[in-house]
Parts: sequence; structure tokens; C-alpha cells
Amino acid sequence: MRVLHLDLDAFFASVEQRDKPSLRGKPVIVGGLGPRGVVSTASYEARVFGVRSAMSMSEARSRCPHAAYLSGRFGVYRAVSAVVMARLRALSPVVEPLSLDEAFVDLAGRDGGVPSTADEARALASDLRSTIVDSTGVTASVGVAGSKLMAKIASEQAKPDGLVVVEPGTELDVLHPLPIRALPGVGPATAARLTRFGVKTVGDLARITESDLVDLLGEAHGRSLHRLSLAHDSRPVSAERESKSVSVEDTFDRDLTDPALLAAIVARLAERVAARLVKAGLSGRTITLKTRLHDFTTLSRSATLPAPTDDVRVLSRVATRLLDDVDTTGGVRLLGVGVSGLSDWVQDDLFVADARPSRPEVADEPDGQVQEVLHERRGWSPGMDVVHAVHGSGWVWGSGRGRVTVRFETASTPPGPVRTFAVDDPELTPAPPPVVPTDPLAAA
DNA sequence: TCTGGGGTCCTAGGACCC
DNA sequence: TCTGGGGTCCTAGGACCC
Repeated sequence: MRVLHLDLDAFFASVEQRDKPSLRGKPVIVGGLGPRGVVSTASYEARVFGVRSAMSMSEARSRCPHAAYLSGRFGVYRAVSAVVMARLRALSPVVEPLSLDEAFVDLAGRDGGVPSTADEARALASDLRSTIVDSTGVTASVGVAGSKLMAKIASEQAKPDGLVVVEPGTELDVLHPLPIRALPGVGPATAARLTRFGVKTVGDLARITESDLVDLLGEAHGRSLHRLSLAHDSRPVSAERESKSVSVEDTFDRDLTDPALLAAIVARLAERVAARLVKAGLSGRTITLKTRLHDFTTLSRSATLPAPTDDVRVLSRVATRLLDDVDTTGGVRLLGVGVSGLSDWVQDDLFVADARPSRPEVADEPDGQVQEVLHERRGWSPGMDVVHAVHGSGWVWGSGRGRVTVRFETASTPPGPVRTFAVDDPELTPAPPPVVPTDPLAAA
């Protein structure tokens, strides 16, 4: 019983009820209040009416018109969460937060070590729950078990405001009667597939061979679900996990079509991403533009730079250029900009067009590094304007490993063809920066 | 007035390299 | 002019989680 899982009950709604006594005992729904909002958290009083997380606000309003609807105060939630996480770290230094309201704790890192009896585990978890409600005013449900899987399932069963300890040897008794959706990694699509094969419970799943499951769900998913169905779970609780991507996105109240407006929004999203990268001391190589169209189809377009950046000009340039590859004429409901391939350093000023390679020329590079040196000398990066002796003018679409991809534009047939060159192609040279258009958002 | 925003992980195909 | 296989990088999409 070395893993503890804690989950704050209806967290956002509980904080609101804590801070505003008139909301206590009443249905409270926190989420987006705009025309396209969804429910983030529903209090237990609201769940009685069938209101659930991720439900559209319009549906929530029709199910529970008398509820209090709130947009949420994330600064407050973060502060409450920090108090809770501190309490957990006081228990054991090995704490893995999953979100503001949830975390695993490895009790092996605790002073007294892993609790050896169920009674000891119960006493420990019970103290923790009291401490949390006393220090934050919100209740928590806790599960204690031998693995992450079982601890999480236990806390789910403990909800709300409860405690469940899974004793060693009883795992399959707890697990096998549950519906497959109880397993982490079984969402609507996987559940539908499995149901077609007559698999409804975790016990049913456990009777399928690993190779059949791999055939059905793919290598990684099949193997992992097979193990989980047998309560085999050796995933460690990991305190420090580095982030792999940073992104921002906005859904609009109505679909947008004006290309200049869309471009200005993308530039603004890029600014927000850049600000977050800078604040976190991160930079990234791959820039992704996400577009959700009027019919909810979602597209992504990405470009990878030769080296990481956190420069707002580069991010903005590349992201707006990626938008050119998307047909937005039918209307766009969401735009997003993300950065991945993160490092905790920035290669200074390498891609700034007007401050380009005053880079030291490296002599005597070993063969394996020649390509990288070419990258640095040329400084090709997506978004940069270029001229090619044969194909005319265009802009850099992507680059990597000794090649650079260029999209050529012509006045008559935008967008023009995409062609790939060696990074050191002498026919390919940087073009002067284009005239910056005025910001349509300023006018709007 | 169906369907947010922030993430993670996986797959598959093509390019490229050995 | 005949056939491979493995490995990495990149892109796009999808499932899933809170």
C-alpha cells in the first residue's frame, strides 16, 4: 500500500461554495459563460440534475436552470491547490500532481515508510483528509493501494469526501466487476471497440489475450490495457516531470472568416505563447498552428526550426504563415498556437532576420557536425522570406537535417509549389523582410 | 446555442541514413 | 535495375485525461 491518490471533491465549485455561503447546498456550475462554453465543474447538487464536466453550458442550463453559473477564479484555485500540494509534500516528498485537484503520493518516501497494515493506511489518510479540510475548507477523497491504478480507482470509489484502502490480494475483487471505462486509457472510442467484442467489464477484458488486444488496439495501448486489467501496474510516482509543450487557444463566439482578422489573432496567440515560454525560461523548436473549422474538423500545421526559440517575432511569423496552408473560407471556430520540442535554453538571436549570423565561423568541424554548421551559417528558419534563382520568391516552410523546404508564392496562383533544397544551395538566399500589414484587431 | 483549454502519448507514412 | 531492415526525424491526426 505504498501509493496514495488524492482528489479534491468538485474542486472549483467547492471553492466557490466555501467563499460564498449563499451558494452552499445549492447547485453551482463553473465553466465558460459564452455561447460556446462548457462545464468545467458541477457541484454535487448540480450533478443530481445530470450536469457533468465537459457538457455544453447550453445543455447544463436546460437541465438545471436555477443553478449558479460562474466563470471561475483560477488564481484562487491555484492558491488552494498549492496549500493542498504542500500538505501532501509534508507527508512524503514524492508527490506527482496530475492537475490542480489531483495528485499521487509515494508513501515509500514517508518518514514512517509504507504503511504495513490497512489500519495504519486508514489512520494516515484520515489525518490527511482532516488536515486538508481544516486548512483549505474543501473536502478530499483519498485512495490508498499498492499501485497508481488501484489508488486512483479507490479514490474514485471513495467520492465524495471518503476514504478507501485496497488491501493487498484484493485488487482483482475490486477491479474486475468495474466497467471498462473505469480503466485509465479507456475512453469513448476504445470502449466502443471493446463493447463490440462483448467486453463490458474489466474482468471481461482480463480474459482476452494480450496479442488479441494488441491486434485490436495497437501495440502500446493493447499491452498496457492488458496489464492494467490484471492489476499489473508498476508505474512509479514521479515528482519531477518536465513539460513537453506549451500552447494557447481560443474558441470564438461565432465562426470567423476574415483572413486579416484571423492572421492578427494568430499573431496575438503567438504573443501569449511567447510570453509563457519566456516566463518559464523555455524555448522550443516546433511551432504548431491548430485550426478548428466551422464543422468541428480540426487541423494542425507545424514547422520545425533548426534551433529552439522563444522569440515572439519568430513565433508570430511562423504561426501566421502556417495559417496560409489552411482553407478558412468556410469559417473558423478555434485557433491555437503551440510550441513543442522544448529546451530550457535559447540560442541567442540566431533567427532574427536583421541580426543574423554574426555567428562565429567554426573551422575544423568533425564531419558529423557539418550539417549543423550549415544550418547556423545560413540560419534558415520557417517563416523567413527567401529568393531562389530559378523558382522565384517564397518563404521557408520547414527545415531540418541538411534540407530546407520552401513554398513559392506567385501573385496569380497562391499558394505556389513547395520545393526542397539543400541548406547550402547557393541559389537560395534570404529576401528582404516584407512590409508589415496594419493590425486589423486594432480597427475591430 | 451541441462540443473549452491545457496537456500527454501513440500511430503511420515519408525522408533519410547506415 | 535487385532487395532488406533498422533507426531517427518530421508531420498530421487521433485518443485520452483533468
